[in-house]
Amino acid sequence: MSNEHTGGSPRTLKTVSRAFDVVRALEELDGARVTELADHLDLSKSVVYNYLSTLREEKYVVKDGDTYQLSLQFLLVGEYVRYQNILYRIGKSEIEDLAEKTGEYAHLATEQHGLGVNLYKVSGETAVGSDYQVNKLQRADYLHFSATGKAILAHLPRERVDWIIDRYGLPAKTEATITDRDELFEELETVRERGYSLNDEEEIKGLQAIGAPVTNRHGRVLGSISVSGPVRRMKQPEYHQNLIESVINTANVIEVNVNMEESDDEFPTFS
Amino acid sequence: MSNEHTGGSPRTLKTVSRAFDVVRALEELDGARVTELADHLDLSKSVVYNYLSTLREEKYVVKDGDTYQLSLQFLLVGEYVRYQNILYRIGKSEIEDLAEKTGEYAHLATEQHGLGVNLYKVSGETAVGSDYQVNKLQRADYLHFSATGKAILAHLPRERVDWIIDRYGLPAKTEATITDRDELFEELETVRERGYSLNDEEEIKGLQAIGAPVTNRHGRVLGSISVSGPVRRMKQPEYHQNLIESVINTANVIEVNVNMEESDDEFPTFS
DNA sequence: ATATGTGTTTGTATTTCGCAAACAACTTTC
DNA sequence: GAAAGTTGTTTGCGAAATACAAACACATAT
Repeated sequence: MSNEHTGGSPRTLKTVSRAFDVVRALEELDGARVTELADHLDLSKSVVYNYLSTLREEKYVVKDGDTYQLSLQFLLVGEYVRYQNILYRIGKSEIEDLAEKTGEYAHLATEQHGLGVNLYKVSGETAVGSDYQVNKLQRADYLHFSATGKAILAHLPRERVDWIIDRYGLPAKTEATITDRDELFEELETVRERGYSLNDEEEIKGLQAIGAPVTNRHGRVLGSISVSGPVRRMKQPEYHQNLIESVINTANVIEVNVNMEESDDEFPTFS
Repeated sequence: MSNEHTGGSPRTLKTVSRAFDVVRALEELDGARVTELADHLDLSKSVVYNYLSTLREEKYVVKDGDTYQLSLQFLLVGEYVRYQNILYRIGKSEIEDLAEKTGEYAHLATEQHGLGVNLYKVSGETAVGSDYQVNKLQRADYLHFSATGKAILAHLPRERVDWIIDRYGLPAKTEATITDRDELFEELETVRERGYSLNDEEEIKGLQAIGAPVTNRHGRVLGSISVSGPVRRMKQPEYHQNLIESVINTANVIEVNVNMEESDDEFPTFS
C-alpha cells in the first residue's frame, strides 16, 4: 500500500522523534518499565525495548532493576549548554550580589522557543518561603506573566511576540495575569518606556517582581533579570524605588560586561 | 547483496545513535554549521540537515543564524533528573551546611555508567581559588582519584569495580594517583575499615579531600560527599580530625534522612 | 502446578533513511 | 559587476534499517 511516503522538507526523522517521545515519557512517568512505556506510547514492547537499549548505550538512560530512568547525562550536557551562554557566565555573580544586596530572590532568565528558561536563581537573606522558589523544579514557562518574561518580550520584534502568542496563547495564572493581546502590547510599550518590567501578582498571588532586560550592542535581547518578594514589602515606595534602581543597575553592569566580551557576532533571532 | 543485515539483540537503532552523534558533535564544536558537522561526522549535508531539523523540532537544538547549537532543553531535563535523585533532594542543604561550617568546598556526588557525577557543589567562606571549583564546567570523571569517587568504589561490589577498571582504566592525573589495580583495592579496603576516603593530591596538586559514602538500608551505595581544601590547611592534625568527623557526621545525617524517605525499593545496580 | 505476568530475542515485510545531485541564496573574487 | 565559489535547502530513488508479531525464557502469582 503506497502512501504519500517520504515526506516533504525538512524530512523529520521519525526514529529520532520517537526516541525523544521515549525520553518525554520517562520524564512524565518518573521512570517506567518496558510494558508500561509500550502502553503509554502505543508501540510494541520489542520496539520500546530497542529504543531503551539504544538510549542506554548512549548513556542517556539507566536501568535500575527492570525500571528505566533518564540519566544524569542530561544534566551534564545541560550544564555545558548553560555554561556556553554568555549571559549566564557573566550574570551569575552579579545576580548573587543583587540577591545579597536586596535580600530578595534574584533571577536570571532567557528565552528559547518562545518560552522563558531560568538560567540561574538565588535567594537573598530576607526572601520569603525559605528557598521554595530556589529549590522548586523549574520548567520552561510562559513569558507574559513574569517580570523576566515581560522584560524580554518588550525587546523582541513585534512579529516574534505575535508568533509566540499565536503559538502558546496568553493563559491566566492569577486574576491579574494579562490575557489580552492588545493589553499586553500596551504593557510592553510601557516597559520599554520606563526601562523596567513589573509583575504585580500576575504569576503568584502575593508576589511582586521587578525585571530589566539585557541586550547586546545590536539591540538584541539576550535575556533579563529580576528580583521578587512579597507585595507588602515590595510596595513600600522608597523600598520599591531602590529595588528598581538596583535591578536596572545590575542589568546595565551585565550588559556592559557582555558587550565587552562579545567581539564579533550576529543579530539573528533564535528559534 | 544480502549482508548480515539486521543485527543481534538488543538491536541498536542506528538512527538514534547518529542523532546523539550530532549532539556530541555540537557539544565538541561549541555549535556548528551544517557543512562543518557533515565533515566532522562524515555524513552528507542533507543527512545532517535532517537530523538538525528533527532535533530542532524536538527543541533540543536551536538555530542561531546559520549556526546550530544545543538548547537549554538539556538543562531543563537535566534538572528534572537531578531532582528525581533522592540523594540530591536530601543532601543539598546538608552539603550547604557542611560548607558553611567547615569553610571549605563541599561536594555531593554519585556514580553512573562507571564514572562520577557531581550532583551539587558549594564553596565555603575560606575556600581557596575563589569559586574556581564551583564555577568550572564539570563532566563525568573517573572515580579512582577523587575522595567522593573512592568512597563510592569502596562500597560497590568487587565485580563492578573490576568492570569499571576494565572499561576505563586507571589513568594518572598527578604523581600521587593510584594507577595499580591491586593497590587501589587495598586502598578501598582501608576506606571501608576507617569509614572515610582520602584524596591526597591524587587529582590536583596541592588539594586534599576527605570523603564519606552514603548508603541505603540495603547497603547499596547511593553516592558520597566530600570536603576539600589546600593541603597545608587540611593536614593540620586537629583541623584534619575535625573535618573527618564533620564529613562522616553529615554523611550519616543524609543517610538517615534518605532511608526514612525510601519506603520500599530494591537493591540492583545501575548501569 | 497452571496461568499470567514480565523482559528479551528472532524472522520478515516495508517503511524510512542516506546518498548524490540539483537548486537557490549569498559571498567572494577578479 | 559578472562569474565562480560558498553556503543551506530540496528532491528522487535505491538500499538498508526499523516495526511488528509471535515465540521464548523466566518470574511471580493463583
